[in-house]
Amino acid sequence: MKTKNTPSSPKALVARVAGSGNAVDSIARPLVTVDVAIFSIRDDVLSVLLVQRGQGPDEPFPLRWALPGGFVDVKKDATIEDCARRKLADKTGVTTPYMEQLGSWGSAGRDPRAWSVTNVYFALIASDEFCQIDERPPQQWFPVGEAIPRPLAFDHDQLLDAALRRLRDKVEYTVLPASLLPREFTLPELQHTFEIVLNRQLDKSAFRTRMLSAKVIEETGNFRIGPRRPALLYRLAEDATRKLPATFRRAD
Amino acid sequence: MKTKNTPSSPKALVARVAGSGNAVDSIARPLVTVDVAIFSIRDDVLSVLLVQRGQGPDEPFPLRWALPGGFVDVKKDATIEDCARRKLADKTGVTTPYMEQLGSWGSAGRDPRAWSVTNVYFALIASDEFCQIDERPPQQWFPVGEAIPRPLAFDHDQLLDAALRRLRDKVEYTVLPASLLPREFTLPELQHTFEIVLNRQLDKSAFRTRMLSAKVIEETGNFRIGPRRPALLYRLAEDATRKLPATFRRAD
DNA sequence: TGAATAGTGTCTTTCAGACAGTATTGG
DNA sequence: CCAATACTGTCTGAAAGACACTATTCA
Repeated sequence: MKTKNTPSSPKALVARVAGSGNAVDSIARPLVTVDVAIFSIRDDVLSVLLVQRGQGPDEPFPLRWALPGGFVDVKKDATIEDCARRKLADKTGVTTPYMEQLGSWGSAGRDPRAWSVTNVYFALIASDEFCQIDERPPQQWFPVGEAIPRPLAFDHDQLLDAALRRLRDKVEYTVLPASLLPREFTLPELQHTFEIVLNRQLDKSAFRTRMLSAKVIEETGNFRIGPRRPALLYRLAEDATRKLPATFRRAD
Repeated sequence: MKTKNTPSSPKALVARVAGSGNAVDSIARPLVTVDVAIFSIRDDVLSVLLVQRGQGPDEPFPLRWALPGGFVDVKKDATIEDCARRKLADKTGVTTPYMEQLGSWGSAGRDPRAWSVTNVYFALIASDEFCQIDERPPQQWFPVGEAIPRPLAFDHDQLLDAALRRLRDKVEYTVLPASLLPREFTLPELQHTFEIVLNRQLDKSAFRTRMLSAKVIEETGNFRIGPRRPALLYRLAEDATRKLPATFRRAD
């Protein structure tokens, strides 16, 4: 585990001085970062928030677009999840969205500056909240699909693809898309959100039965008043992470 | 993103000297490790491989049991997955088991020595291969459940629980348990493995239909010869990661 | 009252589970 | 033939999808 440098070699010596003198200080440490794939629905299209990188002298991937993220700050952040929430709040001002970890990617080559590991999170924010989000450069929403300005910086093409796969997977057996809506929503709105993410039409009756029997949402008692018949408003239930009773029946 | 240390502060200065002088070198880096939750079936019980920690002067959690793992070696390892495979091969000699990433855990407090991030992998190895695995101390298989010598070192209780949850989740909709068997196996053997992991009996007929219609396994044409009627041998199909057509029907 | 959207009832199809049946081996 | 295990056929009940139906609002 320890490097082969003897204590008298310059590198090991310096590394020792830098820390408290324990064995762990003689080990070369990778860079540790966090990146966040933030999705929302914008103009009825699933979109992701990207940030354009600067073009300083030491800047890798100048002017390329990337998922928002940055180095873990061992002074500020208690956990990597805190770090992800900090990045998210910095970019969007939203502090309590749906967020889960996607995984970590680490290799010698993914960052030209050094061996680095990134811890990737996946966030959904309500479409009524992104309106308040600054979109002035270098930050911008991109509809997923052809519009993504690939190639992204680092290995972010790969990270974004993994995030999309996770979202589309989980739509099949969870109420995840509800987190793309305001806290209160109608069943037709929820169905519409599912249809956008799944990219196919769903049957109204089957959808309602499925959602209500799973008890993942509950009535608020309020109504959405519109130009036509008002619709009951629902919110996510306590245990909204519960799996739905079955997947949407697959086509043959 | 950069630390608040001025270039003249001792710590920043030393850190600069240690590296190439780029901006990234002035950032305090967390420790980066990899841990692997290795499962196998031993005497018809799902078991996990644990390693007992030493008791040197700087050793955290002396004599506690832990998931096998260790520091990423930026010289040896091209990726964190390579690192996990290296740890796995070191411990078991098995080089091509089922392996997937579970996620990463990072916080200020999880390692008393420093802010650290661990990248956790999840491995299944065939029960005919673990026989060849050294079990002399400090390495030992433990049946999951009461027999686990908790509390484990670091936050490994939490990591192990997450690994078990992942396994039990995926049993519901993938052929994962086939990776706990030799490369060729019979359908009754596969069913038995599912039953061990799920901890409940399954119906033979439904199980067979489910596995065969999903095309996740294929006949080898060979038979397992035993004391009674021979059974057809199967192997995992090319696309064995495909989801099964439905979950086992849940109880009411 | 009509248009539009919200929500329900009912029939059909599909498929997992129960369980009894048949098949194939060694002794 | 018997015991034991491998494998199959048939029925049933549960639930998803199709789709027509009713309900409630505004104009």
